[in-house]
Amino acid sequence: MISGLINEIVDASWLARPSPRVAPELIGCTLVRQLPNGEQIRGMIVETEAYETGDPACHAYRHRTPRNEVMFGPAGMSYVYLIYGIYHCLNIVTDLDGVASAVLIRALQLNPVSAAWVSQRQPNQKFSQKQIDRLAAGPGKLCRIMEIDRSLTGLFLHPSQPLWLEHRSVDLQTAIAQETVKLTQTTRIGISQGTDIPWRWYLTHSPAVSKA
DNA sequence: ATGAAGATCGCG
DNA sequence: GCGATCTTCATC
Repeated sequence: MISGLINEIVDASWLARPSPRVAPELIGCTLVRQLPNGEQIRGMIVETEAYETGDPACHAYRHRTPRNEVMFGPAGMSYVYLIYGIYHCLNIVTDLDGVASAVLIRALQLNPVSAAWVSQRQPNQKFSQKQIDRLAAGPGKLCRIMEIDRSLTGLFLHPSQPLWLEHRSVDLQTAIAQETVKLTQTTRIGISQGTDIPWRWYLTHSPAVSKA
């Protein structure tokens, strides 16, 4: 079937579950960024972390604030914040409306066409395959590559928007189900509280993961 | 008002 | 290991 060749769009209802359930299932999905000039940058998600209400590392642990407001809203929205005054980080809001939770997108394996396009933006610079693999290996790096900043927070992830998600290919879904391809589950990184909660997942052996 | 810390990254 | 760089939030 023709339709079988095209990955399905991730919709809000699929994301309306607890973030620790959604986070591992987002591994292998594709994040698509449509730039204002129409250019698309596509990357497969290879690393995620879940954050939830009741979790001391979650931005919404204490109160509802202007920054974390969108995390309390319905699933399927973006939550983008600035960290260390320099980098942006992208989250996907999950769970029911009123429940603060989200999945941090920590690393992408760029699609080859996108990787070529991104590396050609820096003229006079030659990239090894290893460098290409690591172009989006980190939450701050992937936002820089995809030109994601706080102006993109609170938007509904959908192909009519500058950002959306597509499900795993059938082949990858099969490989993960049969454990030909595996996921690693471990503790989250870069935080000082909730360090023992194992809510980080990544594609085992992927060269594009931020930290193996 | 003021200050401390932060879901990072690249350099040495 | 450290610094860059600036927003956010808690406290004064």
